[in-house]
Amino acid sequence: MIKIYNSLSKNKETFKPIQKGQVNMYVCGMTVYDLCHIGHARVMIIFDVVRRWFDISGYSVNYIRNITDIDDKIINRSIQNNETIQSLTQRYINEMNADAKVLGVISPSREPKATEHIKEMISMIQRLIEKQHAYLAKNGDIFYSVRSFNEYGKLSGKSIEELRAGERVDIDQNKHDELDFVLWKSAKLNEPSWDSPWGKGRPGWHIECSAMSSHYLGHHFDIHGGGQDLQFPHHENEIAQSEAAHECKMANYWMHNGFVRIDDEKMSKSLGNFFTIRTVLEKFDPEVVRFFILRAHYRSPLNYSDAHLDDAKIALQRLYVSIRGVNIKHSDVDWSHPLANKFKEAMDDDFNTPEAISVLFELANEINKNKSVLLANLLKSLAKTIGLLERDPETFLKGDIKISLDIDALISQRHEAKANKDFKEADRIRSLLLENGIVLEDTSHGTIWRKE
RNA sequence: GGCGCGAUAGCAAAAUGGUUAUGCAGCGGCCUGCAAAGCCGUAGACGCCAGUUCGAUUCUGGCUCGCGCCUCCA
Repeated sequence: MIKIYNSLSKNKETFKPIQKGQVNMYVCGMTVYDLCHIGHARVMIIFDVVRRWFDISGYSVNYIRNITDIDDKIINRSIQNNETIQSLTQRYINEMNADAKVLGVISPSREPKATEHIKEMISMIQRLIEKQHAYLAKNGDIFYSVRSFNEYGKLSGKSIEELRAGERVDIDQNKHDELDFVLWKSAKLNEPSWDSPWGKGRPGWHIECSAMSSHYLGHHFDIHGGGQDLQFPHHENEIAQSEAAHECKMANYWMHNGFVRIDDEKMSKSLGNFFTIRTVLEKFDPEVVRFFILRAHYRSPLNYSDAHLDDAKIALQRLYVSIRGVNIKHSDVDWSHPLANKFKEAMDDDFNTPEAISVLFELANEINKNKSVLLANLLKSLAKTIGLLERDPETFLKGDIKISLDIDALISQRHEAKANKDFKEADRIRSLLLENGIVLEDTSHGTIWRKE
């Protein structure tokens, strides 16, 4: 039994699929006008783990993560770059996929683009107009009438009376009500546009997710996820659109992951305090990044710093060291083992990866004591369920280190020096290697090395 | 101004109404020529004040501090 903290009810609930054995999940993905940062990595990795865990738990998972490829920021960036929107967005989609891949993120079932679903958006907007949840304003924009949906605010816990629209951003005078939000923007000069019953224009931000989720998953589906910053207004507006148009509940469970922070402040594009995945990967192994992210619970804030990544790196090394040299066969998890069960209980409890990872360390400790192949297999197979320890330990521990020294030759020189009791020379060689980032370990089977 | 979240040992981070989280760092051993890795042992914690309870880090209330949302944002 999997339990999920549902943002809608603010409670942990037992997951019950709409269709037996099936999970339909929609996650809000990226707006593709720049490289992804660590906050984006967190979303991708967390929902990757969620989908993996449902998969392992015997569900068939249909996982949709959209791509927003039309919006103000994209238009502005394309003008700034003197680059077509098509070329800009495709470039960043490629970059995003490259980042996802090295981070061990399995591709979603589908990654639909907003621009490929304009038709669905238009028909949904038409429906909202017919049902009098939306109206055509005098400037040609279509707005959603927030007060027409009496459950507005149920996700974010906000009440219409308490919202302070216009406090910091000027209110569009075309709106009938200051809380209304745009569904369709009439075309402006030199902006991309599509034909619609209301003339040329382009969609507002929120409508794409309502249109695409219902197109791929139906009006009513199991899980809708995304970053905490999307809870309001984006997800609240999605609910308003979808539920008003379809007259049924949109999603049963809403999952929101916490922010990545820098010095206790939210990492965000607008604050400019973000690190791109690309930058971080210059210094750290992608699996270290993944491990770092999964070592905190997905709903907690996660402070980013190099020191924390270093810490994660050392911890992950410990796991790899424990299975190094053990003859590992690829095997399925033996769920009858008590530690496997402990791992499962942690994961079933709202995807508690920190607790699950602590079980991996318990296993590592046992393996270090008795070199049990059985337990090494268990460790590796359990870690694999959350996308960790999938590489050969040697590959991870040695890395793609580039030095001009002949490591093996130096090791045998040192071996000879040791045999001659020339410890000064032996230590000189060891220091030389260490200066180059190579750590030696003398084992009963000879000397092995790893990168620092 | 409204709404919400959080405060755990030197750092990071979970669980839990009474019993070892876990990783790093520390201390003492073992191993080693010395290290490294590993093993064993050990110390160290639940922001403050009340209340409920036989017993609270865990539940309730208040306070303090931090963060987030109310605006584009994962």
